Amino acid sequence: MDKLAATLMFESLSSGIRLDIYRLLVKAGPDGLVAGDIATALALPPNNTSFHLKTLTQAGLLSATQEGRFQRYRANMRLMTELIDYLTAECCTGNPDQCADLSLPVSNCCVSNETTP
Amino acid sequence: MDKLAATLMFESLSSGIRLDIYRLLVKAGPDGLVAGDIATALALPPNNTSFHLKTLTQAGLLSATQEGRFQRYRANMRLMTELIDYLTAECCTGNPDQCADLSLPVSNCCVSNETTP
DNA sequence: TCATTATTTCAATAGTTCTTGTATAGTTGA
DNA sequence: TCAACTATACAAGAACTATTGAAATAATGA
Repeated sequence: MDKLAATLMFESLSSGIRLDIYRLLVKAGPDGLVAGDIATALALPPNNTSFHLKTLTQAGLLSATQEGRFQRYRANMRLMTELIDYLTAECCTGNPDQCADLSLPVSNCCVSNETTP
Repeated sequence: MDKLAATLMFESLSSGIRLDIYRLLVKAGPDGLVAGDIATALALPPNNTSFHLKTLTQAGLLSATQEGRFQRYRANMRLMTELIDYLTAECCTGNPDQCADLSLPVSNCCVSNETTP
């Protein structure tokens, strides 16, 4: 994870529409969704949906595969974890005690399926 | 964590300069840094530094406290963990097996001080 | 008080992004 | 082959963001 890749990912997620798309695909899991279903689910015009899907894909947050005339998109969860790792790298260097109370809740994913309050 | 807050945070981190500032402050830990030190460390003009610090603070990623004529900034780590939680909420709903191999590396923070490869 | 230092604010400009409409490419099935 | 469907590409205009220089605010110390 380098700085350029990280800024690309953040820029991608800085749009409400793209954030909706990404979270929809995280929720959809490994099966992903085809472009038309995404557009329908979020009530977006197809060309605008395509625009945002392209942005997310170029940032690496989504992967796309062709299925006949459909285009299936999936969230790249692994890249997300790398981004998080990049952000928190060298956290409190030399002073682990000082931020030990953070109790990072991230690993809730796939441990509990309840949404956090 | 609502959508507006999340997009604000992502928008803040989508600039290379602001990403540098944030990571510098994560590394600095609870002591934070004053604005001038941040500008010096990143070789930025003071007014531009102020511009980006304001953006990060408005997004909630930084907190600012006055110290005489200095302004001290600190990273808000807890908000970051909330953002991550928001992103991965309902991950693979109903299919926990399918993404169980993610082995989220986030909790590296404050467990190991080594930078990840 | 007055000069100095630290930081922020404001205005102007250049560059970028988002949305919409239109057109195009590729796939499917009759 | 032809028509219908899925999805993307392109262009134009409005709206937004980043950078810079100049000025303002506020605290410190001689």
